[in-house]
Amino acid sequence: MSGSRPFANALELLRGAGLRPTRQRLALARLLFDKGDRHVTAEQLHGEAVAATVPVSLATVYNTLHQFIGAGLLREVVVNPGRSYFDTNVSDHHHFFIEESGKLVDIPGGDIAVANVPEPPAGTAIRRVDVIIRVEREPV
Amino acid sequence: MSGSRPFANALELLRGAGLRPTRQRLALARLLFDKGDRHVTAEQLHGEAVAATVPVSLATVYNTLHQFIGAGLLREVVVNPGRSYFDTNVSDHHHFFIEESGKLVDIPGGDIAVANVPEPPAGTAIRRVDVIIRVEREPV
DNA sequence: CGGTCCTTTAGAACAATTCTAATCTATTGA
DNA sequence: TCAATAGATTAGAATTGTTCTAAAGGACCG
Repeated sequence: MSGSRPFANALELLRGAGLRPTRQRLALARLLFDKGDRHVTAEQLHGEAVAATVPVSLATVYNTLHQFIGAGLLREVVVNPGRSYFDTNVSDHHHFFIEESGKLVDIPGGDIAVANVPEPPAGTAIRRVDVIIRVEREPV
Repeated sequence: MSGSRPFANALELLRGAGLRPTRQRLALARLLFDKGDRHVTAEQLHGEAVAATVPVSLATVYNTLHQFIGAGLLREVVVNPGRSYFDTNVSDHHHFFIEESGKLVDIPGGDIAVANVPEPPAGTAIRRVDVIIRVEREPV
């Protein structure tokens, strides 16, 4: 067997999500999921696709990212106003955010514990708990 | 009455922050700090100022908000790409975020505990831990 | 008061994202 | 296999939130 990834190939993954396996979606899926856990911006991913000579517009990159989110294949991480990160790791986990470089680093879900979460406001239910640990270059 | 606020009036607060007490800054400080803890966007605050017939431009609202953050009077909360919230509560606490309405609700710092925070990446130090609990309208 | 430096301003510029309407393509079923 | 159709992609415009710019205004010190 081959690794823990549930979908060995992009085609199967798209089928499972009910998305037509177009050339663009296949290429984006491979870029996203073939190299382990990643945090990318739309611009970055578009750049990678273009570099790989896959003809794809930025609009399609955004469309695809949102469809992948809808299908549960991707998660959006909000750390900065005015820029979204897309995380290929959809398991329970949190993040370090390194402000200087704009980089995200995973914290495995088991490593961290959020205790005494109070009752959510009346009429609402918890959808997700996000923990962002903002770090800065250590002062010498 | 005096209440618990350390700065009874906007003038003193600005002086303490080393900011010239201009008409705009005084008015914005009052709008922000005279009604208890608030979460506002720049647009909202600008709207309130205009409604109160304080002549102030949106650029000045942004400038002022950032100066207040620099002075530790305000905190920025990032929950949504493309929109910043400014929180007048700078004590240790976290937030519920109600997605449908875009509203933030404070969770007092003592109520919640983040345990087993792992070592930050090499060369970095923790600046802040943000916990955002995203909630949605409860399915009936 | 006058000079200096800080503030404010309108509007332009900018960056990320979404929208639009036209074109293209995967799929389906004859 | 092919045509019809529903869905996908596209370039470029539009939108949104925020920052910048250069000029005019205001606070403060002497």
